[in-house]
Amino acid sequence: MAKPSWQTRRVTIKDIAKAAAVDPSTVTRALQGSDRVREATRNKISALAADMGYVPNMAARTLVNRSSGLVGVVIPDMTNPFFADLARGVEDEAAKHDLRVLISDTGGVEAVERGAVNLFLELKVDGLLVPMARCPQQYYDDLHAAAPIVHVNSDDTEHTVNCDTVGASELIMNHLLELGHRRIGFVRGPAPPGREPKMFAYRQALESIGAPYEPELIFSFDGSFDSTEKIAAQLSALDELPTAIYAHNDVNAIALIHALRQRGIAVPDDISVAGHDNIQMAGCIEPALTTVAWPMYELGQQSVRYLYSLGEGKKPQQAKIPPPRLIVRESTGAPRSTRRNTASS
Amino acid sequence: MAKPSWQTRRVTIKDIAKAAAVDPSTVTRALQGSDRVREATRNKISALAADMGYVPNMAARTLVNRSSGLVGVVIPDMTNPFFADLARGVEDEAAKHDLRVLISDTGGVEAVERGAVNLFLELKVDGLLVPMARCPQQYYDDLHAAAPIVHVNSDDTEHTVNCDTVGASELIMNHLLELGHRRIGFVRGPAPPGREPKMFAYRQALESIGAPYEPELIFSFDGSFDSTEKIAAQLSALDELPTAIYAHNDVNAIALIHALRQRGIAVPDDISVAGHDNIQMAGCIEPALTTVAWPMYELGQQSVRYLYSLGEGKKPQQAKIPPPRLIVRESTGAPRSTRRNTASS
DNA sequence: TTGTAGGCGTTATCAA
DNA sequence: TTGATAACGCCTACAA
Repeated sequence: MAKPSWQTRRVTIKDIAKAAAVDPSTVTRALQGSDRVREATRNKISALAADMGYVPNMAARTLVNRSSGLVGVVIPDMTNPFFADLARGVEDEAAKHDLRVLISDTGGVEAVERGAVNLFLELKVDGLLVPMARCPQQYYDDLHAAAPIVHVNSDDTEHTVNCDTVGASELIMNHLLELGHRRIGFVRGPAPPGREPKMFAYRQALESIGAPYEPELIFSFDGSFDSTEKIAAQLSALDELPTAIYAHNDVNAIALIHALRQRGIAVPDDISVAGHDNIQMAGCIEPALTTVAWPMYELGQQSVRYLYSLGEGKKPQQAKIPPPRLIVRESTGAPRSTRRNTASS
Repeated sequence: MAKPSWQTRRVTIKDIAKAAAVDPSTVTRALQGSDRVREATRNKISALAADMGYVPNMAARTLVNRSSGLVGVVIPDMTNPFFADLARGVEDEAAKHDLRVLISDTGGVEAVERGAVNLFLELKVDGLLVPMARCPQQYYDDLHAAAPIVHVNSDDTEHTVNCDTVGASELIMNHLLELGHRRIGFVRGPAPPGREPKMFAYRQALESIGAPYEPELIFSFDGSFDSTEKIAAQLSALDELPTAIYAHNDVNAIALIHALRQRGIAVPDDISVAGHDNIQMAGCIEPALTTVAWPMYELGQQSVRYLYSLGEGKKPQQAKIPPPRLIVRESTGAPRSTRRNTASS
């Protein structure tokens, strides 16, 4: 057990009361800016509080208020700038509602996610945001009854704020199909079973053109650069390369392009690579990445609104989220065989 | 004032006590796994707690324990993967000490940083980590007396865990100098006045070769892509381009290389660009980025250790941090004029 | 092995 | 305009 305790004499409301020769309850009122306290008293108390370095004790306050004024965000991968956008949206919207935001990073590990959720529940957050949850839905179903949890990007749950996930993937797949690709690889990311909208769209797209589903063209990305490295290795070990790859996200795509280049495979000449998310780096690399823009910031905002109306007892209406947008850049082109017949940007 | 309250009947230790027909204090003991409670009782209580969906109230616990078991991390820019490494180091080390980690993102805005620090103080965190603080040192000096604050990368304070900041910049500058560069640009980042080790090393390096300090070769980066865009514009408006640029960090460098390319300026042919931090993307882009590796993960670990020994009342000894390493890749080369005389990698 | 009592810091509700 | 009081949920002596 940790028992670290800074050798500090914490100043409480009582200390201020003593110094000001008033009752603690008066200090409370003064500090809250209540008008039911003489101005002179209020000023004196504020000055004293500042002088003495008073810091409110949130624990005590939360205990009596039965609310912490906190919103927790469970981030699966801090390493991915994608989630920073979400966080910013959450923060901006939360500020409007006098809520403060706390973040916990799980590294995409299910057990850690559980821990983070638990921590926030113990903190009695007024709202808990879980984008791209790793835990199975069952886990959250049990919690939903008792806690203000809102998911982001989880079509299979009730309390969730979503963008059109399948639509986004269709954008990518159709783009690839239109370029003439027929044999397309797919990189799946970490997700609980049954929650893979990208995979769904991928398979549907293949079906739509009567192309076979080839399991060896399915790869797995766990968020780490190493895992991308592995994918490149698997790819280049294939008898025949697919002509295009739909990567799990931009981070994965960028690393993949690099890993392929190191193996002498050129993008998009030898193989097209499409990403997902449109992080800012995506436009900076060479070749610039074809991807789908995902309104993460807005999703962050909306999930706080959702949370808030939930707290007010209102039935939250499904928020308007801008649709995903296809961003065609340089990492995708026509496949080798049809290359000479098609203009590649 | 926000008053969102999920319509929840929160189960407390008392409820469990009632259900188990024991005293609340027994429940406490049972839940703590104390051996001073009959095993049968303990099991019954644990089962009950799980069934009833009991979630400990941290507020109450913190209040009585006078410690929250929390470590707060104030991140200046979640968008930069660099800080994710720090967070991971913190988390891993914190876990060893039974501490839980909470993160707050400030976007590099001083006022927001103040807010985040305040929030953590109110939460009565056992430790507060502030890497690359934006607030002036004075602000923290006042707090240090009362709160367990540890800085990361702030040479000018007492309670800080540092890498050799100046040394890292010297690595870059010497590399540039050795390549033959004499006219070098510098991108400064957001920092309180007086806390600019990179700038210090930059000027020293110039002095060492008797090169003049040219203010027009100093640019400012605020963390946003837009600001890098502006730098590129300023650069290309110059009568004569410097032959090299020492960018504030890798994010800045990567965006800068892109912005320059769009203006027809090639890296490293027309201008060399060096970064700082060695984020994973740095090796993925084209041209791969020359940079310094910065032991962020270790700094995270060490700052928690520092915090912990501080809490134990020990005088924390300055931790061993691996030195920064120069990573030479492709974004730097000999300057134009000397190009033909020098082998460029 | 279990129960009793008091208090952590703050606030809301009364009463003065 | 201010003071007294009880309560929030939990924990730690101490008593039984």
